[in-house]
Amino acid sequence: MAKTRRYTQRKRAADREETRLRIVEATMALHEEVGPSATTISAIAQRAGVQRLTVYRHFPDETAVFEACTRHWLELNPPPDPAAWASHEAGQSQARAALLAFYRYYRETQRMWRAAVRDEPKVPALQEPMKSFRSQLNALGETIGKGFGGAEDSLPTTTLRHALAFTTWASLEAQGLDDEAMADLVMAWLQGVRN
Amino acid sequence: MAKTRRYTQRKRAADREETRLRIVEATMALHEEVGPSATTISAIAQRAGVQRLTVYRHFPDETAVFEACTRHWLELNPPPDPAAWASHEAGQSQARAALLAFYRYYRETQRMWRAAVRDEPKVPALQEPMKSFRSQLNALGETIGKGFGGAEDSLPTTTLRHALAFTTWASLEAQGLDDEAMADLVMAWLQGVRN
DNA sequence: AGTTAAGTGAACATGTATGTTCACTGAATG
DNA sequence: CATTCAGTGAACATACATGTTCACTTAACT
Repeated sequence: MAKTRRYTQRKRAADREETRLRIVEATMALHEEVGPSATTISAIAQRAGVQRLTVYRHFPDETAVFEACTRHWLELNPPPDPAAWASHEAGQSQARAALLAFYRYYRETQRMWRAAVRDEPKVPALQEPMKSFRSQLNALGETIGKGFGGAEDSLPTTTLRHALAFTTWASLEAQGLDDEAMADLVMAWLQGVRN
Repeated sequence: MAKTRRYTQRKRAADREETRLRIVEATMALHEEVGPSATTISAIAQRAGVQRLTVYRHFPDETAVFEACTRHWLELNPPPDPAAWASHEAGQSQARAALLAFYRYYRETQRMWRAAVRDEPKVPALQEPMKSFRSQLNALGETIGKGFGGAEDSLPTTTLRHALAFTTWASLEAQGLDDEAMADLVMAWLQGVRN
């Protein structure tokens, strides 16, 4: 048994990390362009300028690449932080600020969101993060809804939960509304459910 | 050149028609269960109790089967007819009746709708009918919106168009609302945009 | 200078789908 | 009874994806 050689990697580890990053970023790009469900390992390798085998060296299977991709994408594109409106006093302006923040976020990141929402049922690696994002949204909807005097399942809370969903943004965007107009529209809805 | 024999098919034509129908219905079932994009000709054949070649005898390719499937499904599941509310006088009850009719329709046919909406981007054969359905919905939204004193892009019209979309029904359904509750909620929204 | 290991390029086995061809069966039809 | 043809069952070529193996190059490291 030979004496173990101390082998502290520096540049090699960095190179490896860089290759890994190229793979993850190629995956992100493909997820946006063709969607996760149509993103093959072959295509990832080609896009990253790497052999297919190299991808397998870094990730055991497609699911592992996808998970790394999701993590990395969320670091680059952090969603608005609900805590930011804990400071606002409850009510109109809090609600509008939250809606606007999410609508702007959805607009910036819409390509990935469309792909993710569309392929979620088919791509197990997407389901967990999407579910957790949705439950955060629902909690936020309830928090803000309380400012409108509603309980858990009150009309304001239901309206806010619906309004905060990406699919709602997409539906209103398809009608040509900009983010401000969407927020104003939802504020008007809240006006209606209040009475 | 032999004299052409008159050969008027009767039972054979009927049998052939029945086989075709079995294929179309197998396709419908698979579209609901796994979605159009995952529905293969092999699976259709198996489900219809028919050889794969037989499917090709009836339809040149997958697109042709899908088109026949869509047509047939729409005959079996006709969407609410907008003309039905032309008789109603414009206003609250007209709007609520229309919303409720679509929500009930969506609930009955939700499996197919979810599959269709999800796979639309990937399945060209779906795009044309979906587009045409949406434009009918938009027209209806505008018609009803006028009863609320709104022009083409008024808040009531925008709200109604959004409310009539399947994705909106799905979003509210996910919150546990029944169809009546949804219709009531949207009516409250309209109350808000009116002011 | 010798060792380590990331990445290469090619091959292989496997699976699944497409679309096409062919000889055959058997019931409807004239 | 002879003909027609929808459907059968099997084969074939093609394409593309997965996951694995192998010998090789080359640069980083001690």
